[in-house]
Amino acid sequence: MSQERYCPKKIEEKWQARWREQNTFAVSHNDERPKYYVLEMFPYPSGNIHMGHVRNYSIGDVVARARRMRGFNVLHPMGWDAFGLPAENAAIKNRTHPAAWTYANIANMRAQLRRLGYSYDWSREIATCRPEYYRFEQSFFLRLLEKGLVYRKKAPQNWCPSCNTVLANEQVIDGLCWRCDSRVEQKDLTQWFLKITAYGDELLNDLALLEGGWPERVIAMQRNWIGKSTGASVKFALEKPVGETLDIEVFTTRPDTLFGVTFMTLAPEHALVEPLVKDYEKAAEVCAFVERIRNMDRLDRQADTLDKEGIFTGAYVLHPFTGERVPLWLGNFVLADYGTGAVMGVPAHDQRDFDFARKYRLPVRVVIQPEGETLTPETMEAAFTGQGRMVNSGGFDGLENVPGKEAVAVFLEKNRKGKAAVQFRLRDWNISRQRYWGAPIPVIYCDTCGLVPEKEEHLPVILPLEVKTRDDGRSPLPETEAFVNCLCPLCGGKARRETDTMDTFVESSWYFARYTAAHKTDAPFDEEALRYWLPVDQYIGGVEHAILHLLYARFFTKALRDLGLFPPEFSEPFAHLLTQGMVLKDGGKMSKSKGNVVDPTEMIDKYGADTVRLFCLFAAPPERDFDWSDSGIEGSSRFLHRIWRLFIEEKARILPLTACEADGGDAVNDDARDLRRREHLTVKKAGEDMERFQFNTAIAAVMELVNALYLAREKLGHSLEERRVFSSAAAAVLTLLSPVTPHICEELWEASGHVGHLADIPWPVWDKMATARDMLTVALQVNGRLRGTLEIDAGADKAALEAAALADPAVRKHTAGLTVRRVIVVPDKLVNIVVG
RNA sequence: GCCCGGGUGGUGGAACAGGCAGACACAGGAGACUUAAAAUCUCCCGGCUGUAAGGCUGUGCGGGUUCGAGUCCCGCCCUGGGCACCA
Repeated sequence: MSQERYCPKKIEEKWQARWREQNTFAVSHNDERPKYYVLEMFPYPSGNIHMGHVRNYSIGDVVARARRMRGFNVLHPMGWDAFGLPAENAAIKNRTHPAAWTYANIANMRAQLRRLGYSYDWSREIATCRPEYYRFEQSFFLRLLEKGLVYRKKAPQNWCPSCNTVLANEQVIDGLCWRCDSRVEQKDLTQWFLKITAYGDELLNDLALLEGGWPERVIAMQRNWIGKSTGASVKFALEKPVGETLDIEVFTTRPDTLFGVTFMTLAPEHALVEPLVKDYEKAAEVCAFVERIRNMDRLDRQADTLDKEGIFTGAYVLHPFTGERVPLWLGNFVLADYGTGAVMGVPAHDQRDFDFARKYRLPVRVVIQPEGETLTPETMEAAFTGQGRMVNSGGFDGLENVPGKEAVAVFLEKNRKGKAAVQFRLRDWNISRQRYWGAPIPVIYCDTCGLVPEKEEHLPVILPLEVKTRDDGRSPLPETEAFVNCLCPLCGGKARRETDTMDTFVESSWYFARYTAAHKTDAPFDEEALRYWLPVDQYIGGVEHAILHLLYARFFTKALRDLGLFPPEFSEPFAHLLTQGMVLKDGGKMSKSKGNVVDPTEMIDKYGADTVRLFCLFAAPPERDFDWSDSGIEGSSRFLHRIWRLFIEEKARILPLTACEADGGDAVNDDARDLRRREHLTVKKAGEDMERFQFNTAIAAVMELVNALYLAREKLGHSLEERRVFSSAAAAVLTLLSPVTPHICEELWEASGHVGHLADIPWPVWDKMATARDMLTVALQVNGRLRGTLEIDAGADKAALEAAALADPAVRKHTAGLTVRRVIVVPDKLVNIVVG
């Protein structure tokens, strides 16, 4: 023993140095052992590790280390999501360069992670801001462009005025920027899009593959976000065609109510509005309405308190089946960017249409009648949206409305008035960012040839580091002549480069695959390595990425597969997902402004990394939020000191045994047998709990074993047999706890006389025989109420249990004078006597 | 409105397949050791009642199923999250 007092700093430095020198956690392809890929979401190098990181990475490390001990070939890499806006903002503030700031932060945070003793294979470290990384991303972009999965389009976009850039739909949370909480505006811009909608169906259907592996709520959130609706598209002919346009198409989920249409509503932004009302005598009024709605704040307009408002356009469309004239209205509730921006109005069977019809005195026509009731338009107080039979619906009368949906869709198609259709809420992913610190989009604009993709062999298009950073946050790229001016790859003439960069979520959409061949230079991946390592077996990160990153990475996996870059059978990147909860302080999120930040490095200085890791895992189950407690971490520290003292004080007794090594020979007395039984039960419980990610109860089980060891050292003698039992149980404590608190466990392992790393010891195997008891405590109930307990031989048969229970004095007190009606015996558990 | 969670002591949380509710900790209380403090050790710790043994009660609320319910079923309440005038 090198020291008598537990001094975390010293031993943590020692073991971190050893793991590093001996490359303990470096991993390579090995067909002799099953592979296991455990990955935590990589951090943005913001400057310092926070407690959320510690929790996330400590969970991952326990999984990685425990799996490694169980014989898996474990890939556990770490890297940096290094592009992004904070670097630019910090650079402006601190008069430095985003690259300098980022690399300095990476160095600092890497050192902080090393101090926590995580079992990363650091040789695979990546940083997404390096050209060696993003060059492949540019290559993907070109290949997706070629495949038509990237396109450029001018459309109203989410613009964050504070970040000076556009945002994808997924990055707008409640109308606010996901990063800075500024109110997002709409701005017409020409942007690059990834066609994630082409994978809408697959992204939705493949969620089924993730069931059991992903938390249900994450699956539900993705399903909601994709938002698939099934129904039909229907064409309503314009009474007076507008130029080439002969009809207006609508999407409906209720084709069975088609005969109940009494009006149609267009979004005020609909392209046909202007030409439609041109000759209408009240055109000015309509235009004023459109103008008013257009100028409304998008958030206000989407609020559910908004009054439904509309105005008649003077125009009519014709019902596809009846030919009836249907008045064409504008409505403030119709969204221009969902469906076709036009909705058929069925007031009898849609609440919103009902309210609208009542307000503007439009007719209500019932076309679905519920069983045992007759709806009349005059007396209805709300729309009827339930099931029933179709009426007033021509040839469909009498049909149940549910099969009616399909019947109408078929009929529509036959008559070329529409067809069965689906609609998604999911929008294509806008990846253009008007910022500097990102991967350049590799396209060129030539005056002669137009838009020209950069040539693959010219990649990477390097983000120039020599730029004049601007104080207003705007990208300096458009003014960086050396970057912008280039030659057209087609004609060789003068041309300009695209100056937008890619959304940083593009980098994080494929990094997990890059780790499998992190240093390959001629290709992004190595096929053999991909096939060996992917998918990620266990992914761990915050639930805030339930939609954002996790949806993009799923999409990217499918897209890369279709580009032939991933094997064809790959469709999902993360087989199992654990979403860990937040670390709170005083019930709220830690933040500088609130002054409630708990700094991990301070905690490591004070208690040591093992204590910090232990507390993060012990405080709560991983998926739940937990409130940081200053006295709680004291308790974790106390526990480690207690283990340390046990090994110091019992040094003379402890032999270099491994867990579960002592046998239960005849020489062993009852106390020793009892300790051995507890040891095996703890190995069982802690092992099972860790596999289920119930680290808190696994640790609690080890705590119980430590308590048992403290008691046992009083009771047990110093015979070789007793020393062996004691040593085996002590070894179990170190082995079971080593994934959680590796440094102290390694140190005490070594101090116990072992040679080699505890990390290389196989996970112990418990023996069922060792857990058996001679005597059991059985609960005694009378009418389901606990009245006593009974010590009885294990394996006593039902009759013996019943007899013993009936004879028990505590039981007799409650059965006296009553008739025993029934006796329920659960062997080894309880006896319940039913009296009455 | 639709879809997911959650509700257990003073606190964090246990109870894995319906079988002794509150493991393991934190906080608190009492004691031991100590000149003293820290550290450590021992004991107590849901509520009501009782000198005690014990009794009654208790897992958001109300019902139900069962010999037996924190756990299963029905109906509510509260709460966190996602989606939402989505046609």
